[in-house]
Amino acid sequence: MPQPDLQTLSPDCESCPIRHRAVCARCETDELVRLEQIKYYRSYQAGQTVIWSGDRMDFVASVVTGIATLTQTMEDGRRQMVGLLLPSDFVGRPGRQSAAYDVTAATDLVMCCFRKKPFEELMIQTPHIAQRLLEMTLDELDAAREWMLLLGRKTAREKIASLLSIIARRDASLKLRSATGHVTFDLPLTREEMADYLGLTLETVSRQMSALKRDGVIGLEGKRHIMVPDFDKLVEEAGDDSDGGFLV
Amino acid sequence: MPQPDLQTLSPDCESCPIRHRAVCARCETDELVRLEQIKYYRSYQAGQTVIWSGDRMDFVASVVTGIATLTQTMEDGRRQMVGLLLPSDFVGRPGRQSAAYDVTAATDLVMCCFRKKPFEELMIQTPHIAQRLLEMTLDELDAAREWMLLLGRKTAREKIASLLSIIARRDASLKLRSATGHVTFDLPLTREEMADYLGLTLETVSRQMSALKRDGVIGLEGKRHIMVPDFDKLVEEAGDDSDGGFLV
DNA sequence: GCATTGCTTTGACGCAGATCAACTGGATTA
DNA sequence: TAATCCAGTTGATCTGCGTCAAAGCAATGC
Repeated sequence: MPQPDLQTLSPDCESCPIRHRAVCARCETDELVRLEQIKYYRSYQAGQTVIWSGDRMDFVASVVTGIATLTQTMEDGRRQMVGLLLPSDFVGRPGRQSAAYDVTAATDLVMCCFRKKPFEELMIQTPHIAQRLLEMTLDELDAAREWMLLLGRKTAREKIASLLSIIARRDASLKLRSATGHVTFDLPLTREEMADYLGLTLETVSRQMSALKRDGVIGLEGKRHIMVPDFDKLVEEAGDDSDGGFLV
Repeated sequence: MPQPDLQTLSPDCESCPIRHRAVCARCETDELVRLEQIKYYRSYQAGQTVIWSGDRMDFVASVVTGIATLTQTMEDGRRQMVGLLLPSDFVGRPGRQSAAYDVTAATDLVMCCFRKKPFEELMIQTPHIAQRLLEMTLDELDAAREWMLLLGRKTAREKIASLLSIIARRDASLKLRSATGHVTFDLPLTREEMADYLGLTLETVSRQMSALKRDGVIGLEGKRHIMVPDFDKLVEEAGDDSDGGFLV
């Protein structure tokens, strides 16, 4: 079982890839030093469970690389993803002792963890951390509400198109368009995970993916690699209030 | 057009009904004085729009009495409620200049408003406000995620039962059970608003309400007054992981 | 090479909830 | 006393998505 290589990650916050987007974004150098004292890295393989809902959770963490999911499960097994955690996103709630959701590594994952107690103390002393956490939480709340519109009112096709454009948009801010101007990316989720995200069954996801391909909205290469010839077309299929994004 | 009587509300924070649950909950007396300087009350009648999505919003506010809703609308008119604001809940986002959602008074409504600029300045100087706001935002995020499970995975009947138990539970923390031990409350929402909340049509809401009545899970007196003979039964119908609540 | 395993696709069919439409009952107005 | 209005109810019908079932396909192991 190969583990993501922790050695390639410098323990030095200043050179951390999420230095300017995570909870620590606003910290001054001296504040970073204190964070550095209570932090440690953990890595997980794709598919591994980071924590189970209800379990004791004595750390909070930032996603450094990879993608994690937050899911809720009903007694009879119905599952709904309630959060998709990308690099720099924060996991855990200060002041709460047990996890409220299942956290799972969707891809290989590295997290920067802080022991909860010291983190909470540090948060009281360092407004920069609390300020940034508030900002991030408000962003997450906005995302959750957009997602509610998707779950409550969009058709299966719109749901798929929405998910694809969200992932494409995010990737675009990291990677870039191909030379041809096409948007291109890899799906980090299985069909089942997509279904859990979208409140659908995996069969419906598969059918709608095929339909979007048939209609030329997307191209598929293998199961996971997506090409988008006309991004505006995809956004239109998503049924969103046009504009929406900041894809340059 | 009768307006809720602003005069009955003392401008004195210390005697405010939401003093210990709103953003100001943790404030010391001297901090309250500063808040008092930038606050003003506004009232709205049931049905009135507080603010439209996209509009400039130069205040933030707490709900003092009544209920407000947050809704998102798609171009073709599909609507989804994304937030239900009860007394002490906070509206608006510091650092954002335009409203992200339509805010509507579901009942007659009184809000305690703060001009945004001074509030933001005060927030920087008074960690107690930011701390409380973070806590409240995290609670809202949890509520949004529970709602996502409802929207994505629950049946119409479960959705209705969930909504009723949420309202009953909240009312129970304010009012109390009737002498007979039955839970009793008034619906603050129309069938259409319930539908917007639950991602259903109003016809389906109506049918499921009738079904729950027929099956003895709830009693209806008029359209809005609900009696719950067996609260556990209602919770069971909601499909929630049993426990869930703190109804004493 | 062949079997196994995990993920995905596709087909046939059924049903929960949407849609369209008629109607009820209480409140308000004339 | 009726006329209008509005929220809600109920019925008939339609349909998008779920369910159940069978294959396809790439990766892995023997």
